[in-house]
Amino acid sequence: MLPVRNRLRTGADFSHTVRSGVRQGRRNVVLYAVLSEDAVPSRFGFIVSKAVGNAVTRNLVKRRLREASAEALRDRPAGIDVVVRALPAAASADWASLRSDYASALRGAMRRLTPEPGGGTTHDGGAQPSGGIREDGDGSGE
RNA sequence: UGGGACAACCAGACGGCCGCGCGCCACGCAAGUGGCUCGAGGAACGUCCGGGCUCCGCAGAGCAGGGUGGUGGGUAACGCCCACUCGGGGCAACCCGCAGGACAGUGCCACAGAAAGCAGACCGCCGCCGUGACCGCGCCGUGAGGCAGGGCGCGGCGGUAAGGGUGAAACGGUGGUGUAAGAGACCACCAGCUCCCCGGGUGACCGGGGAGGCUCGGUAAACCCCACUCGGAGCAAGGCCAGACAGGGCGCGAUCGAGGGCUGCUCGCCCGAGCGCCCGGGUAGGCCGCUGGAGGGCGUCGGCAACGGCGUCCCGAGAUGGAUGGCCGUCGCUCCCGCGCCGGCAACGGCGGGGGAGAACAGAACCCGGCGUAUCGGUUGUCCCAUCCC
RNA sequence: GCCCCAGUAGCCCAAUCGGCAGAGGCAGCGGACUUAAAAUCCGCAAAGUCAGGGUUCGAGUCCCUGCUGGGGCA
Repeated sequence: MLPVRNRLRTGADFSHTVRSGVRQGRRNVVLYAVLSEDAVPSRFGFIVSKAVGNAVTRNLVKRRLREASAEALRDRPAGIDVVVRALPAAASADWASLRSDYASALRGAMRRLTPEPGGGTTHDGGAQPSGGIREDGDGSGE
């Protein structure tokens, strides 16, 4: 359901995606995504900690996330790296809600990675951390 | 019919769409594409034991240390399993037991109690002596009184352990003889110990008979003693390939030997020119080991059994951010709530059909054999007890 | 994979060689002092020792099994 070439394999790939990627949180999952080369196949990785449950439920959660990633792979066969962290609520979630959480988190991440569909401004380095908040911390006088 | 005991087995079935991993085949220069086979468990779990395998120079002796603990067998081995013995529980089927030694030694037994372990004696009981007051039915005396006697109190000496609130446990139990009072001092029965003989059993032990002294506390999951047994580390073992980097300081050393191999100590044997600490720097890849084995099914023979021999058939996982799945449909199982029909006075039972809910514990990571623990339920077999009918 | 340690009041922690079943501190409650509070002083309550089983007359302590948490090495 997810071939080996579409999986994140090394710790370096994981830490790069989690640290420099955009983040989208939902009830069941937290999704990190980063743009990669257009020619390289898209890759997915999962983080399911012991807080989710025992080995059986962790495996079930990982399989469902892989299935959802396989659906996402049809839309984007190349160009992104995604890491999905499962939250403890994912252990008791059913398949429909887990899939909708995954899909909406991925849509939100893709909106932030591709700035304007018609804008045409192609500044590189997607996923700049949002520096705008730091700007206006100075004016509050009162 | 109801209740119970034990053993073995299963862990929903079938189908559809889309997928994943190892291997094989075909095509392709290659990336890859297509097809086929196989693809989690009874506990895969916990890691409480035992082995295989690999390395440490195949590992020696003593001490220390650890483990086991009825007997016999099974096994590669075990702390596991089977059978038997003993003890305990149950009417029974059956179940439970870390089941050697307390005359090898040491320690402990709080509180209570006279006394907690080897015998002794606080109270008590009994005898004798002394003494104090009292009684005075005997004798002497006219009488006062004296003598003998009696019980009581006190003191001393001695006998005894039958009785004594206690306590988990009190120096055999019951009855009798006996005695100044008592006591296995003696007698009968019973419980228990040691020794001997006979019979059965490989053995633990069992059955029968006799003798002795008359009785000896518990605790070894307290130290300990006895018997048997144990080298260390673990697939991140171990090996190969590729790749990266940058050294410096201090200390001890080179047959006067640092440091190692053997968990600890001593001896012994061996390797031996580097080793230890600190600061700084680099790596986190691939391949082998890696799945065919104390393997499983069936049959037969030996054995009470665990198990073993032989024959025949079969191949049933090998991931590495970690495959073995996601979704749907039908049928079956369990429970609950209505409906209809039949039997019955009724409780209720049977059949048909509808709706809803549930389906556990849990995921291989070098591989096996056990143990322990978790688990919604279901199937089959054997046996025991009670009741009813023939 | 291998090994070790711990679990006692709400919290932190004592308890000799097994012996009346459990000390202390912080926090809590009540009282005193104060106009009131803080500090101080006095008093009270709060546990049955992680769970189950065993040895023993008797277990927080000894033994076995399990649970939870923490740590170390490769």
